[in-house]
Amino acid sequence: MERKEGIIKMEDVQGNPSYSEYTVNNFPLQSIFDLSSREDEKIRSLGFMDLLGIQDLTGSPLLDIMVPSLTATQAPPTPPSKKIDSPEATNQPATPNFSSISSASSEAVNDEPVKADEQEENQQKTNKQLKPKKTNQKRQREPRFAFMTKSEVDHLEDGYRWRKYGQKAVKNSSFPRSYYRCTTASCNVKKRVERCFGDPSIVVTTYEGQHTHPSPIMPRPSLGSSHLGSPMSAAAFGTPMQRTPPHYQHQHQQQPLTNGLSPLNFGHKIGSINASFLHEKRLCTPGPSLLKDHGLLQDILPPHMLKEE
DNA sequence: CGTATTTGACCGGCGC
DNA sequence: GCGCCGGTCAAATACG
Repeated sequence: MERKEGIIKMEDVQGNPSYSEYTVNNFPLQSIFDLSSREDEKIRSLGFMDLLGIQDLTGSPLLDIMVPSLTATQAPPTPPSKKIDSPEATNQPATPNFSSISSASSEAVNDEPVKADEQEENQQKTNKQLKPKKTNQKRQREPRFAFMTKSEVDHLEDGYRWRKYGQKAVKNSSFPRSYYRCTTASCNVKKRVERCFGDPSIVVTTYEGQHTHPSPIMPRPSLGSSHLGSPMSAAAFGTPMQRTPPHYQHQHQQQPLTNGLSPLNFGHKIGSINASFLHEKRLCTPGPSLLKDHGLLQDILPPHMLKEE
């Protein structure tokens, strides 16, 4: 499968200098990945590594393999004095990893997962054949989590099987956005993949929904011990890095900017321990109306940053 | 031949 | 009301 690396054509950064700045130069990941507004301000002031419990990660073979330089040089320095004591932050569930870097979209405010949706859809499908999504309310969305990965390939191996169902050109970007859906029946997780127009080497992946099943791809035995100390080990559900076949790594050199954290774990955990966290996030996030049309940007940039531009 | 991808069309939401 | 845009569908195509 050919990658569309040929289209890499650094179009003008379209008035989003700060975007590339943030993602490439400064790398305040906590800012990028946490798009919830108020809370993310708190988190942002907290050291990213603190939130991540980075000691575990740095010791992880994952990082040794994938992001040796990243962890060392590009990880945002921990703010010296600023510490937060917000309940959410200190309460970061067993997986500090994702909580801090992933971003929960405020779009998803439906507490009931899929059931209601499915029922409605089934019901409406009888009426019309073509996507009868019309309900009393707006179309409800699943929680979304955006993260960025430095990778040559658009579609990262993450342990789950995805089927591409669409691709669209992105406004203000020369790179298309691809839409994937989990191939597992009854699993309605979707993800969007697009390249950062500021830095084509960065892939922005946005997951929507939660997996209702474990990763279909079994972890490599050799990596079984790589998660020591990590309550929600990546090995449990599969990370882009771990799932990545060795040849893949060599060829494409994936560099997860998320410091080796996979939102997939996150997504899968949503139903369990992270549920409360997500809920908190949602409660603390502004309504979608506050987020203007920034496309995926709104998933990865805190609202205040968007406003500033 | 079954499965995955491509791609143009379609739909709904939203701003003007 | 109209047009733009993001997201999805589904037929056609490619691939193993």
